[in-house]
Amino acid sequence: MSAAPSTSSSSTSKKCFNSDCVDFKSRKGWRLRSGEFAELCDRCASAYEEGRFCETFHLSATGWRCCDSCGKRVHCGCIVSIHAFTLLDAGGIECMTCARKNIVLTSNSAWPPSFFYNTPLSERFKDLSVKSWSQLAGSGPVPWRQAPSLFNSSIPHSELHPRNLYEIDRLNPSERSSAPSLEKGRVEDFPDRLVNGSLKLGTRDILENGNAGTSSEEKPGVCLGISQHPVLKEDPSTPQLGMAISFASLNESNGQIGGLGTPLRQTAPPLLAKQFHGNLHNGVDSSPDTQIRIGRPRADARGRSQLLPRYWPRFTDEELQQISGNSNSVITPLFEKMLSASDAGRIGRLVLPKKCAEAYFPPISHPEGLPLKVQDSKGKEWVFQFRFWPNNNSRMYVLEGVTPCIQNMRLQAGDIVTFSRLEPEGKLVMGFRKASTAPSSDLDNDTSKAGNGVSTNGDVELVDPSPWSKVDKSGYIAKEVLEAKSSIKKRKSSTLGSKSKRLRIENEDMIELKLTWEEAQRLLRPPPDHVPSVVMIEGFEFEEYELVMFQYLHVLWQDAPILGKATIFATDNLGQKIQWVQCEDCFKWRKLPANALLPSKWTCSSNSWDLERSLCSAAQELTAEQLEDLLPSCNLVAASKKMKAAKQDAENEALEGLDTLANLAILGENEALPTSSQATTKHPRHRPGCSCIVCIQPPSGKGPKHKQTCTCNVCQTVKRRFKTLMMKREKKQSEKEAETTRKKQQETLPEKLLDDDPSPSTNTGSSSPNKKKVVSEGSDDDPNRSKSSTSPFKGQIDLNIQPEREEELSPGSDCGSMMKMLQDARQQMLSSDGDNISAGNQLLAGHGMGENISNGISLGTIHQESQKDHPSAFSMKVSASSPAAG
DNA sequence: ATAGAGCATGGAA
DNA sequence: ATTCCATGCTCTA
Repeated sequence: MSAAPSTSSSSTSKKCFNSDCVDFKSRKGWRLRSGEFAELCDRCASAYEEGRFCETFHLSATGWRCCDSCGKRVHCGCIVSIHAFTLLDAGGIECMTCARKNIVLTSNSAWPPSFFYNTPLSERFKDLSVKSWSQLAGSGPVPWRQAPSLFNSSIPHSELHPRNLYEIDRLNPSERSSAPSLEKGRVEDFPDRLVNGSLKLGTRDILENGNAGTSSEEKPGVCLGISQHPVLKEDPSTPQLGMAISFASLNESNGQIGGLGTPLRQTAPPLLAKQFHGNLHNGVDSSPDTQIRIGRPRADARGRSQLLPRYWPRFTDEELQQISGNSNSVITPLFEKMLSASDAGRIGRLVLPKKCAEAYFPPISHPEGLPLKVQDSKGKEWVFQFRFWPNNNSRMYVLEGVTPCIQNMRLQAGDIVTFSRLEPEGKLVMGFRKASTAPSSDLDNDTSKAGNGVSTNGDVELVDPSPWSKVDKSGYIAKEVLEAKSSIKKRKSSTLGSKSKRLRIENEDMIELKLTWEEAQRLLRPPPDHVPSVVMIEGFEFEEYELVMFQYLHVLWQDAPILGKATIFATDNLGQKIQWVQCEDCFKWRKLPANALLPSKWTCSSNSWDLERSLCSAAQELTAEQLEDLLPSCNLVAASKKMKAAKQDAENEALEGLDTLANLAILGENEALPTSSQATTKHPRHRPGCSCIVCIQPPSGKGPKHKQTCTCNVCQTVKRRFKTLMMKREKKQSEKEAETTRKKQQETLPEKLLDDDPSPSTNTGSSSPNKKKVVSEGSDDDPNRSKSSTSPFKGQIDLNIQPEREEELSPGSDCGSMMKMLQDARQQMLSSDGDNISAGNQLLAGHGMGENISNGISLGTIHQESQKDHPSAFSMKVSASSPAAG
C-alpha cells in the first residue's frame, strides 16, 4: 500500500498514480483493489514492470523482508510486490524466484506448479503427481492472496522478483486468487487461479456453501490464504480466496504452454465446486487421492462464483473417466463453453470467458498471447493462439486457430467445448459435448452418453451419427440432430447466431426441457405399422415423419417457442377445437381447450378446464382405442431416417437453410432465406426497435406467463406480427392456389396430388402409410414440388426458400388429421383476430415465458406453414431429426 | 474481391 | 453502473 498513492483513482487524475511522481500517467501498472489499474507514467511503469518499483519508491517504507531462501529483500508490505513473494508454511517469505525453484524441485512446495505455464516448466512439472498438487494446495497458508496484514513486515530485503512477478497485482480478493501475470506493464487480472486441485476443491466446497469461504468443511483460508483485503468489486459473497502469488512466469515468449500444466491457479470456484464433491476439505488435504478423482458435477454444488454457471464444467463421472481413459491421469474439469456462432464460425476464433481464460490459461501480457497446446480427447494435439484483445479497459480472450479443431470435432454453435486438465501431465484437454448431449445445468444424469467428445478411446470424431442415439431427453435433440448432420464435413458458420444464447438458456433450463422432451419422446415413437415416406433432398434420402418435423420445429426455434407440452389437437364431438394433453404424472390424456397454454410439465392438477379431471385419479376420457387412433393419425411419431448422400455441403446448407426457414416461418418475414452464413448476421444485434421473435421475448426465457389477454408490448407485437403473417400467407396462398389451378389446367401434372395445395382439406386424410419418395424442388415457386419418386425434380432443392412460399409444400399431406387440426387452429386464430392470439401467445408462452410451451397451435400453424410451402424445408428438417445414415 | 486481424459496439448479465 | 462477450465493422494484406 505504500505504493498506493493518495490518489483515489488512477483514472481521475492525469498524474502518475505514484504519488512520488509528478509525471503524467500513460501506462497501466498494477491492479488496484478497486479493480482498476494504477496508471503510471512511463518511468514508473517501467520500474514496475522491471520489478524495481518498490526498490525505487518504497525503500523507506516498511514491509521489507528477506527471502528465507536467498535473502533477497522483498517488499511485502506493498501491493505492487504482492505477487513477488510467497509466504512459507513455517513462516517467513520466499521470493518468487526461490519459490519457483522450489516448486520445481519439490513437489511439496508452496508454489503450485500451476504458476508456471511455459512449456519448459510445464514439462518439468509433468512429473508432479496429483498428490503433489494436492499437497501443494494443502501446504498451508500460501498467500494466494495476501492479506494486508502480511505486508507489514519490515524485514529488509534486497531484491524483488523477476519482473514478471510484478505483473499481477490482483489484490482483488474476491476475484483473484491470482496468479501473477506475466504481463508486463499491464497488470493482469488473472484471478482465481487455482493452484491445484485441492485448492479447487476447497474452493468449490466453499462455493457450494454459498458463502465466502466458510464452509463447514472447509476453511478456504486455510489453504488459500483467505484474503482479508476488502473485496473490491466482486460479489462480496464470493469467497475471498485471494492469492496474489505472483508467479514468476517464465518467458512468455517461448510461449508454448504446452502442457499447460498448470493447475489452475485460481479459485475456480464453481468449477471445481461442482466436480469434486467434497473431497478435499480445506485445502490442507494431504490426501491427493481424495482429490481430483472423478469430478462429478453435483447438482447441489453450485455455489456462488465468479464464473458464470454457464461456464461451469458439467462433467459427469463418466465423461471424466472417458477423458482420462485408462490412464492414471486425473482429469480436472476446468470449464466449458457453448460455442457461439462466432466461435464456431470460420473465423476460427473462440472467445474465451475472461475469467476462465485468466484462471486456467497462462497469463499473457501481450495481445499476441501465446501458442497454447491443447489436446483433444483423442490425444491429438492442437495448438491455438491464446491471446486477447484490449477491450475497453478489459480484455477479451480468444483462442485463435480453432477452426481445424472445431471442424475435427464437428462442432457448431450450440455445442459445448470443454476444457479440462489432465493431471499429472498437466495437459489441457479440450473435449466437447454436442448440444443434444449437453448436460443440463445440474442434471447431468444423462450427459455422459454420446457425443461428448471425450470418449475413452479418444475418438473425438466419433460423433454419433445417429441422432436418435443421442436423444437424451434434452430439448436439444432435434437441434442436435440437425447440427450433427450439418456438421459433417463442411462446417459453415453457424446458423445459430442469436440462437446460441437461447440455447444456453435452454441448456440452463434443461430440466424443463428435458421433461418436455421426455414427453415428446413418448409421442415420437412411430407406430409399429408406420411406413415413413422417403424424401429425397439433394440426393439425400430421408424417411419422413411428420411429427419429427413438428418436434423439430419446436426445438429448432431456439429463439421461439419451443419444446413445450406436446398436445394433440382435435375437434370434439361438438365441433369444438380441443387439444389432448398427457399428464406428466399419471400419463392420462386430458382434453383441454385448443387455446390452452400449457407449461412444459403439465399435470392433471393443472387442469383448470375440467375440474373433474384435475386429479390423476380421475379416469381418462379417452379410451385406449381412441387414444390409439388419435396418436397415429397425427403422426406423433418420429423415426429414424436414413440419409444417403454425398454432398455434405449441400446438406449443411439445406439444414441451415431450414433452420433459418423455421425462423422465418415464425416471423413471417418476406426476405429470401438467408444463406447459412448470413444466418448469423441476419440478426447481428437486435437493436432497439427490432421486433423479431428474439427481441420481443424475455431474454432469459423465464418470466411470468402472458395471458391471452395480456396487452404488453411483447404480446401486442406477437399478435400484430402473427396477424400480419397470417394475412400475408393467406394472400400468398390464394395466389398460389390460383396459380396452381392454372397450371393444373394446363398440365394436369401427375404430381398434382403431391403439389402444394395447402388447403386443409387436402391435407386431411391419410398419413401416407406407404413409403414414398418425396422430391423437393428448389424453386420456391415451383408448384411442381412433388413427393413422387418419379418426380423430375428429385434430389433438387432450393434452399432459398421464402416463407411466403412455403404454402406450396404439402408434405403434411401425410399428416392427415394433424394437419387438419393445425389448419383448424390456424383458421380459428385468424378468424378470432386480435382476441385469439393463441398462436402468438403460444409463441410467447412457449418461448420466453419459459414454462409455457406451445400448445400446439403455434406449432401447428408453423408446421403447416412450413409444410405448405416448403416440402424441402420439411424434409430437411425431418431428416435433421434423423441423422444421416449414409 | 476476399479473408483475416484487430478493434468497436452494444446487448445482456 | 459495470463488465462481459458476441459479433459487427474496418483496415490491411
